[in-house]
Amino acid sequence: MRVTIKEVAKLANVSPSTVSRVLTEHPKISQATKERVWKAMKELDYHPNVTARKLATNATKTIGLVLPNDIKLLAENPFFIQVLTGITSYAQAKGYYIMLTNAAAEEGEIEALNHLFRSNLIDGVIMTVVRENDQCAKFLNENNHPYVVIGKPNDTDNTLWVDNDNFQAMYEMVNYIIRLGNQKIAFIGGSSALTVTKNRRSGYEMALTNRGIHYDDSLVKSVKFSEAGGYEAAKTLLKDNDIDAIATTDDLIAVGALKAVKEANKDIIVTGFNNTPIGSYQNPPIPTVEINAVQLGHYAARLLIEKLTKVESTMNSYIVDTKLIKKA
Amino acid sequence: MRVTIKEVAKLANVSPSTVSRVLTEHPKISQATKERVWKAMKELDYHPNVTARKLATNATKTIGLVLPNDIKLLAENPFFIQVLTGITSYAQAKGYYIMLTNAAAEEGEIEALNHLFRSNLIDGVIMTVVRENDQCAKFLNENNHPYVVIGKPNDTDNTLWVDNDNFQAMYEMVNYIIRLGNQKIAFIGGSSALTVTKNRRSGYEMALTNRGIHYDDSLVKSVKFSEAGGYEAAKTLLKDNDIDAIATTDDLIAVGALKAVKEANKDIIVTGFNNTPIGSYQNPPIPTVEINAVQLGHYAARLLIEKLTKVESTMNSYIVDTKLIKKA
DNA sequence: TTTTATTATGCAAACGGTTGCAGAATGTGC
DNA sequence: GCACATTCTGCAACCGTTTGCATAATAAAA
Repeated sequence: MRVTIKEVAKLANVSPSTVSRVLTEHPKISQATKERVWKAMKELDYHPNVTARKLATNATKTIGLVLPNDIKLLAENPFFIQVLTGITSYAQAKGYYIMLTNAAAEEGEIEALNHLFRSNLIDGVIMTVVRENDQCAKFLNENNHPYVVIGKPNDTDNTLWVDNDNFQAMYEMVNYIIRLGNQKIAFIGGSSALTVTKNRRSGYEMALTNRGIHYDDSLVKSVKFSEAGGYEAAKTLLKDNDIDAIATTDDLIAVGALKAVKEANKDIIVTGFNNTPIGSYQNPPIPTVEINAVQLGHYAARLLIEKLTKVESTMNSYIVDTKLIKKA
Repeated sequence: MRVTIKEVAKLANVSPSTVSRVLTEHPKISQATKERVWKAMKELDYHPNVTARKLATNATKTIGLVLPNDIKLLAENPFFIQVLTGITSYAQAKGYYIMLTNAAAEEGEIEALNHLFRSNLIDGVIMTVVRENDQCAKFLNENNHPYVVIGKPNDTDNTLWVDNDNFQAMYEMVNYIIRLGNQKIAFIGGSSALTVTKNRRSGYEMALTNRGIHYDDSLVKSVKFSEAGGYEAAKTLLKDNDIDAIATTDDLIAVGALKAVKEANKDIIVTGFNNTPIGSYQNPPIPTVEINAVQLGHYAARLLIEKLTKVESTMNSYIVDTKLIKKA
């Protein structure tokens, strides 16, 4: 049989409401009563029924988490599990719970979100993937559901977000490549619909421009996020151009590109992003960018919880620093 | 304002209890009433308040998931996110929710579990890691909390579990090594406290014995689950013995061992386990075992949900097949 | 038509907390 | 000793469902 607030009340010789007030740290409960109640709670090993509390307060203290449906993406990229760990540990420390969903498709995602909110299962949600013109974000906005996205959205008004400094990271990487004596630098990015790709491409362009190097659109490729994508794009680039280096937006793409470079028997530097295990086993090693995904998760949870608890926070975004890993 | 069962009842001209019964598919509600209620629900876009339902039914329809606290382990191993995906998709399809926790340490884990159960947050839990003599399992047993473990426990009585066929997989792998013409085969496993290591070692031993090869304890090493662990163990093995092959319990360990082999300038076959991305980028390629982690998650969720819904299932475990990946 | 069995619905009490309001208990000033 | 402010606690309603029991409505039997 469950121990309820009533048992505790009886043992401590107070009313249930008093026990509840001790629980919620109501200011005007006398020290003596508090101690009596605490003692009773300990004696009975009382744990409040969170479900009942949720119903009474109309706050679930739960954060929803939507994982992308693409299992390969998830499995090959430590990013998600790191973000997830960051979120969970922060949220837990603040007394929030995490509810997990994975969606079948984008429409499925909206449906899932709608269900979670409308059924009173979550107070807010953290989205791990943003698309250009994201329907989910639109849905959340329209229905006034609190959310945080990981990855800077195009429209930053009224949106809470956290991100790496993608622009800056790629800017530094390309600068590094230039300092090594390279001029004709190609760029292979993932889907150009993703904001993350756009930002990294901008960093690439800015680095070139600032060093007086002409930006050439034909050196910029947008591919499927995979090894094969990198391989094909690099092959094309190598055939038509006499390039010195290839900057990519992910280690996986870089691995593919490096394969093409080796096959072409060229000695061209290829750089990656995200400092993945796969990347670090390449030969020659792939310079890359280390991102702090755990930190991203932390800040995402923090922004959301601050919003939910109406703490006035002037912040509506966090940018997490990256680190250039030169290897070699 | 939330739409509640009362609004629906009013609009459909029935009592709240009838609406509830339509919702829970009570057998004796007339077709006509059902349809009137459905129409009203649709018209008001009604979503039942799951929290209230939880309170009334005393069932949370929620499964807890405890992730190991070691973030490196999590990030380097696609295993966990795959299991997690498998669990989530199955559970979702069955109308169950997933609540995530990560624990600071083993004691922290017990505390976390206790809280989740005692606070009525979850109905059951899936453990992704089993230790020899696991305190968590003990706790769950003693308190009669439903759970499923991933990885075969030593004491299989009264325990629900799913696992790869680790014994069989290693048995086949070692057989494969022998067929390639090797006789003196070493074994490097992770912590010998883990059941998974024990099972794989047994498969190794059985394969040798069945082929009439003497089992030599000095060729069996137990190391920390890491590249460095594999490297050190292989170094020792190579120095003292004239071995033909090394079978390991994980690609990560295999990668380390392979490094030592190359440094020693030997041509010795090294095999891994788990078919990780890292492993597949080695040269020479590492034969490995592909495990179906998503499937493991599926079955884990299934066992737990069957237990929770008291479906009589003669099954109290599932063994998921593995696949030998020979490479080369 | 009346009685009886059957089916469909409503009433009201749970589930275990929270919280506005009222009032008891205590302390302060005269 | 009394009026008054202040601090603390209890009463009871409420959060949105489910469900045992009673009863109304309908059908079947007499």
